[in-house]
This record gives sequence, C-alpha cells and structure tokens, in this order.
Amino acid sequence: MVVMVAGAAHGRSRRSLADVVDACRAAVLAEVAETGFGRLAVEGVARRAGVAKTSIYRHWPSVEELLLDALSHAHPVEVATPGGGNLRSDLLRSLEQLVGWLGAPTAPAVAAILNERQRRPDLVEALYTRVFDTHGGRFTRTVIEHYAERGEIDARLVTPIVVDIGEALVIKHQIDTGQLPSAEVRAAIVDQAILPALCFPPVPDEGNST
Amino acid sequence: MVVMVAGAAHGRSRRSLADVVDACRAAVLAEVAETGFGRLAVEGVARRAGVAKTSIYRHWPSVEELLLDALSHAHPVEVATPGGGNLRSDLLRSLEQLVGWLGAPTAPAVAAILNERQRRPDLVEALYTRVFDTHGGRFTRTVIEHYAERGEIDARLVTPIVVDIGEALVIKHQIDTGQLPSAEVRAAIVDQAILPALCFPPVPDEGNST
DNA sequence: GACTGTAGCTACGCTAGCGTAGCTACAGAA
DNA sequence: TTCTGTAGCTACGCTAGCGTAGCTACAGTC
Repeated sequence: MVVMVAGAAHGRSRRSLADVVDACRAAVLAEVAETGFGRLAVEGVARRAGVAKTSIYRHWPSVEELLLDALSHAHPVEVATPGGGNLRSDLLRSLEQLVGWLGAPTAPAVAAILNERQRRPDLVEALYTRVFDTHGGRFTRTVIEHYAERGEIDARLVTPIVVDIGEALVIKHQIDTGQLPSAEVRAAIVDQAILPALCFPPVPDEGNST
Repeated sequence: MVVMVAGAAHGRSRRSLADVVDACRAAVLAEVAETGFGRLAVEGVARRAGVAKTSIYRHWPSVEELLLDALSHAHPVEVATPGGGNLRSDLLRSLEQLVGWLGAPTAPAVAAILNERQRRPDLVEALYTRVFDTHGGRFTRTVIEHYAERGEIDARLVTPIVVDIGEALVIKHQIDTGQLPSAEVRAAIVDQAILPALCFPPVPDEGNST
C-alpha cells in the first residue's frame, strides 16, 4: 500500500536543514559503531539517516568530516571536579565519570578512530583537537592534582605514570572483557593500585567496597 | 620486455605447496596491518602474496581463517620466567617481553582482531583459544606470582587488579602515543605503580633507572 | 617416465560503494 | 504570494571485491 504525501509526485517528503543535519550526525555515530571505521560508507550513513547522498555531500566533504563534526556535537563534557569529599571518594567518582565517558553513545566512534591511529594519524589528531581538547577528560588526573595542591599528597609522587594508573586499568579491563568495570572493580582499582602509588599503603584484607 | 619462464606458455611459474602457504600467511599479516580488519580482502592478500585467489580458497575457507592460521604460526611465544634476579629486575624484564610481544610483526593483526570485539566475538574467542592460550602471555603476572610463592610478597596483595597494572599502563601508553614505552618509562611503571601496589613504597626522588 | 594433486590464470555474474550531474519540487524567509 | 536555497531522486561511469568454473600445466611422488 502506497501512501502519498499531498502534492508530491514522487511520494517524497522534504525535511528541514536542521533535521537533515541532526539525522546525519546521529546516523554516522550509529553506523560507525556497527561497521567499524574500515567499512564506514556514505551510502550506509545516508541510508540510515534516510537522506540522499547529495544531502550529505552538500554539507560535508567526506564521511570522516561528518564523523568528526558529529563527535564535536555529541561527545560528553567532563564535569569531574573534586567534590569536597576525600581523596578516595573523589577518585571513585572520577572513575565513574570515565566509565560514563567510555560508555557514552559516542565511545564506539571514538574507539573506531583511535583504532586507525597508524593509518589515519590526521583523524586522530583532529579527534584530539576538535573533541577531546574541548571536552576535557582528565578524570583521576584532576583529582590527584587537586589533592597534591592541598598538600594531602606528596607532589613528587604525582607523575605521568601515577595519574594514568586508573584510566589504564579501566581501559585494560574493557579490552580484556569487552565490558566496563563495575563499581566493585573500580573500587579495587582505587584501593589496590592508585592509592598505594600515592603512599596510602594497600590494606590486604577483604577491603571495603564503595 | 617480457621474460618467459622456459616452457611456460602463460609466462607463469608455479610454486610449491609450502611456499604458497608461507607466502599467504606472511601476506595476510602484512595486509591487515596496513588496511585494518575492515578492509582486509582476499584479493589484496592474494596480490600481496603473489598467488591466485583460487590458491587461497583451496586451503582456507575465508580470509579470517587464514589470518588466525597465520597468527597461530607466527605469534611469539612468551619465554618470561623469573631469572633468579630480584623482583624489580624480573618485572622490568617481563615488561620488556611484553613490549617485544606488542611490537612483534603479529601485533597489528592481533590489535585488528581485538578491535572487532563487538562485531566479531567469534574471532576474538578464536584468537584467545588458538593463539593466546597456546603462546602464554602472562608477563608480570608470572613474576608476581613467583615471588608471592617464595614469600617475598604478601600473597593477599596479589589481586587481578594488581597483576594487571603493568600491562595496563603499557597498553595505555601505546593508545595515547602510538609508541611502545621506552626503558625509562617501563622503569617508572615498575617503580611508581607496580612496586607500591605490592607494599614496596615509592621513592619520590629522582629514582634510579634500569 | 608416468601419474596425481594442485598452482596459476581468466572470466563470470554478482554486490557494494563513490561522487557528481541534472532535474523536480518544497521549506522557509521576505 | 513570490523567491531562493536546498532536499530528494535517479542515473552515470567508474573502482573494488566476491567465490567459483573451467582450463592448462607443472611440482613432487612413485
């Protein structure tokens, strides 16, 4: 059964500019999550967005530009700041924020671009300048530096290695399991890896979860 | 100028079975490193190996099977065992082995498959059972468990999180920079992150490198 | 030397995608 | 209501790849 839009000989309906742009941005993020970067295609994005290829080429010179544009508009902005609690609870919250970041709808697209680092360094650089640099993403680094400034941590222990422990373990967990770490695992990361590196010795009993 | 192989009307030369198999295995590893998994194609592998597509399809049902077969034969085998040194030097050597693993010619192929975890869990599972499980790859875990058995480390501190710190930081370094960590960075990882988690407190001065 | 399994080649009919040309027609502004 | 910028459509000529059929011919074994 064919339903015709009034007056439309083609049966076609035309959308507004803003509608087309929003549909394309959403479609490219979903498409790259499903296909990976290597099989991302303008035809696939147009199909998913329900637009013509010409509508894409009128706004973006390539599907890569559309992808970066979509990420600029959709990637979550970090809001982690030390909340006046203590070091441990602030570290836990920053890992929670990181996990939120890594689980955002944009995360597969970010991962897809990062996976192309050797082949497309230009894209990765653009990702950092157009998405990461404008959206923050310092997580545990922000917290550790804050407490170091307050004198609660020996500032000499705040090294590039140490501020990276938490994120490294979260990402490794995701690589190994395909899942983001639970609250229990995040607590273990804080208690068993981050705090010991800041001279808060590990407590080798059961340990208390959040 | 056309050079004809004696007696070959086609100008073609025919290789032995072993030669074809070796060429295909090497070609698929190089091809996937260059193209990524998404654009890996039988035609590209055949071209690079200098064989006909039919020669590939006679031995492997798909390019994925060829890739896993190639990895099974080429992936380095872990030889890290505690060498009778001390904990620190053994940890340094295990990270050196890991970096050797990650820098092996097979590493891009491994990464390409791991990047397809969401889309192709079957391939990732096959990677673990056919490649990882048979080639080891426990690195710092092996060292830490050895010293725990000897009583030099509180065994209660040897948790899944703690044994993963070193590899997590190495992999994070590679994700962030595209490079494998230098000896200096590896030493910092051992001194500032792994040892503190095992109750060997960090030394917040310059610290001695390897 | 004879035999056999298989390498190499080309063509096949197909899918998928690229980026644009040229057109119709409509959403939104004036 | 008129005007304009642009959405939607289809076709185009192209590249790239798939997996096999059918053939020739040769590497290696006996």
